[in-house]
Amino acid sequence: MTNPMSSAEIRQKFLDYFQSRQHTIVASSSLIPGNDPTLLFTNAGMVQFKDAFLGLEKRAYKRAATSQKCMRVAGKHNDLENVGPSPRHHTFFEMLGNFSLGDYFKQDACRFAQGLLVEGYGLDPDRLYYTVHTSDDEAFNIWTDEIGIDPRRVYRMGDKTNFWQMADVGPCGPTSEIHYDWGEEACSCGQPDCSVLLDNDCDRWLEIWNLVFMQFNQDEAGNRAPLPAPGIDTGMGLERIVSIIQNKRANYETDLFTPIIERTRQLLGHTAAQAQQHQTAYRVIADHGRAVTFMVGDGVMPGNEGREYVLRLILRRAARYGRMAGFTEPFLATIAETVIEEMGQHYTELVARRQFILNVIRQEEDRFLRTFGHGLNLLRELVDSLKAKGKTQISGEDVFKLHATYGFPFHLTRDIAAEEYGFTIDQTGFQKAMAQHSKISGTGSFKKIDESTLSIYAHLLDDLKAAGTEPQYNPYRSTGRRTTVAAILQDHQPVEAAGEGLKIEVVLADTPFYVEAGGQVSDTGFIKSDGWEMRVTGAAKPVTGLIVHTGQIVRGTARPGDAVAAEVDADRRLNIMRNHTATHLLHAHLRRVLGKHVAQAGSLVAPDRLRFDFSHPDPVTPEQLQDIEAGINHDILAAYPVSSSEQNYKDAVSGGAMALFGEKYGDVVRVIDIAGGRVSKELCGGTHLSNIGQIGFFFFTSEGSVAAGVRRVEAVTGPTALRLLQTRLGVLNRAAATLGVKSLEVDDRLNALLGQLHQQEKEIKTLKRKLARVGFEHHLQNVVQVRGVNVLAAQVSVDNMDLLREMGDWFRDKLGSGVIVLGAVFNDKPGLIAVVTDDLVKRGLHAGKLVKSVAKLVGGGGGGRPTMAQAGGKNAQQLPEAVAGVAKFVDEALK
RNA sequence: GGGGCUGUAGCUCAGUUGGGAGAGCGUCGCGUUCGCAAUGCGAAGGUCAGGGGUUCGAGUCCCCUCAGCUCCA
Repeated sequence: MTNPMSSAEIRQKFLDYFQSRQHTIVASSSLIPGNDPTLLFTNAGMVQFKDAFLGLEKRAYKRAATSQKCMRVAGKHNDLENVGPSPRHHTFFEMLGNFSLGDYFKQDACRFAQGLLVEGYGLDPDRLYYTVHTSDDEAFNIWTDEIGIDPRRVYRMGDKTNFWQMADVGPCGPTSEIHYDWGEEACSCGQPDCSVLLDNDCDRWLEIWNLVFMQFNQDEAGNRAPLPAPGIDTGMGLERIVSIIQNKRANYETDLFTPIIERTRQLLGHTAAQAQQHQTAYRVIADHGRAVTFMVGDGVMPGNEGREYVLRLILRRAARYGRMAGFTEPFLATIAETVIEEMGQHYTELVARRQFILNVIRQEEDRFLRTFGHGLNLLRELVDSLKAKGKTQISGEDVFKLHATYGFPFHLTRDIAAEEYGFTIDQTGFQKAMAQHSKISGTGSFKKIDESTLSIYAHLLDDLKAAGTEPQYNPYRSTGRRTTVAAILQDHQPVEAAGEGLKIEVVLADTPFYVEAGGQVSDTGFIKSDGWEMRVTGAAKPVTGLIVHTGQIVRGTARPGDAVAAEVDADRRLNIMRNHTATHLLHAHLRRVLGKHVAQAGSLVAPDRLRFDFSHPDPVTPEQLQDIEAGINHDILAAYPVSSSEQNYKDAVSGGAMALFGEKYGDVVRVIDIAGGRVSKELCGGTHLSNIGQIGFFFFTSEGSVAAGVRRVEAVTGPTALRLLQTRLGVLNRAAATLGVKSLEVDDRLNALLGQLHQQEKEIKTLKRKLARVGFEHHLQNVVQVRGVNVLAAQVSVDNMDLLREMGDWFRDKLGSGVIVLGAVFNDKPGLIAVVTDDLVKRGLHAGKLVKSVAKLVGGGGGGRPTMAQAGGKNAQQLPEAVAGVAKFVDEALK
């Protein structure tokens, strides 16, 4: 028997098969969906074609095939807790798919699938079963009559399994699935009539390929109309087809996972039998290791919300299982290394980002180990206090608190409590607390964009296209344009006229306004016609291909069809361009000074400032910032030219242009280079200067952190930088004049003055203490006897509470036994302290009670310990009277 | 989006009905030593995250803001 194909060969064969059938091989898109804010992760091959299927985006081909990176974490089909125990559940997986964008339909889709499975991969046709939708006679006939499948192997099934729709509104259609039969011995359901038709998750049947026939368009009312150009969307899980071809019942036994599992075993020094004992942990590590490597590779950073939280959750789950299997040191970066070695050949971004990926994973695992150590301490303290009460069970609330507040997972608490302390935990109490927490915090939800509003814009675009007036977008050519009004909307509804004062949205046939993208903010300006004028305060792109200008009519009445002049605020735009080109320079110099691991993680380009987030593990030192700033200004002085060109994406990237994380690029991209590419070369859709000399100046205004491993710098350029410089020089010059030194000597002079001030403060303190000492000697004569007790009550002149307390100490030391009450006035308010020596406390005296009684006389209150107390009040004039009353209070207390 | 926790010296953290801002490590100085390690003595270093309130008095109690951690969506 020959060796079965490797997973890499199986993936390649799929792509080759469709390439030879006129499909364009398209690279996998990022795990972060570029065009769908409702989606946390790319979860199917069709995600990157969604706009094309909706007719919002034009592609250069009608047939495509991909091997797509996918993540499924939360959802009805996939609970994270299943991953590991289950042989087939994954978070990260690869989806093979072929797509027809209005080209071939059911017939070819079925033929291609059958051909690849049987002839290409050599599967036994007798093990294949098929499903079609109950209503889909066409598909049924294709399988049986045209392809020759025994009709008994083709099942008709309902909407639940064989009808697909993207959303309540939009393309939808019947599907057809191909299932694989592992054979009777694999049956787990035990039903005598076991078959695909039962749809009961029996282990005997494995769904391998889902063919979606995009046939209808469903409207708001639920009516389905045939699509003018039906399409095909198919998906076959790579992990599943590999498991069949390599004849492994668990995906983890295929060569997609065995290198990772083997590496884990080596790191742990386990025998095969030991590894088998910890099978679940091994599988969790293998699955999650892949997931975190790819997620970080696509620019996701660990955090505490959204997809960033998912990354943290998965990474920590892997670290947790790793500890259970025996790891005591961080290990996930090593696992990631193996993943990169195994998958890097096809997914080259992993290799390109290798160091970054390993750094981020190592940091996050370290962070987890810290949290973990903290949790261990808390657990130990908890157990100690429970032991003292003679208990041997930890309450559900406490377990939950460890989980929800300190991130110490339930399973760890349970295992460690049992193994190390012999404690049990109240599991039902925990689950109750957990359910309560979900209920309380689940009231918030992800913001969802309004699908129905979006469809209005989509329809508007369709109408404009149908009328042959597809809006043009070219913000690069100039900042003014003679054009016409294509549509006017008010409250997202098209209108035929809009009068003065109204806030509206305007669509133009052609626009010079830049729409916010890549961090660069939208332009502002005016739209002017003979009879009316609109102030444009923003621009947006609600759907691909449609740009709306938002603002207010300041004069006249606007109507669709009017001839207008669109004018961008050119000064503002120029400043934006300064900041954008400067951002590219900044990126290049950050990489020069800090290293090649620096990658853009976010950016804001506004008229008055620029903000740049990038991956870097440590704070940027002042020296490094100075180096970067100097390099940038040096380049600006060299006045290098900037040029832009449109290129094919692949050519641009292979030519050395930097592409960014998570950005969705079309096939044709703009490349911005500075100094002919010697300084910088980046893919960018923004607007740029023609020469970097126009930037003028570049100065950092701040450096800081936004998330673990991500730094943020802010900077200014051009006129803003000039103003900043002038303001600061002004302050410096005034300070120098005040100090009477040259501006370069200001810091030395200030240090000297501060030193002097410090010296003098100490001296004053010493002198005040000496003065108080004189007062102390004087007041020693005023000690009186009350029922045989030394009592001293006096008003002294000190100006703070500390000295007053110190005087109290002196008296106590001197008298050995006695009661001291001292009062003083500072800040126009009376302050009091009372001291009672230990032996007199036993006789019933209490400094707190005493001082409280005295303080009442000055309109205040007080308290403290039995031996030492203090008080304050409002009426300084009454202080002598209050002090005089002390002897009486002591007398009463001693009765 | 919501719940819980945390924010005190450069770092790790104590701080008890509200009444002297602390420890350990680190830094600096002096001593023992040929030098290092080690060690003894001493010193510097704090807007107690920020703002407001209650109080005679707030690190401590209440409210708001910011930041970090954590869980749920």
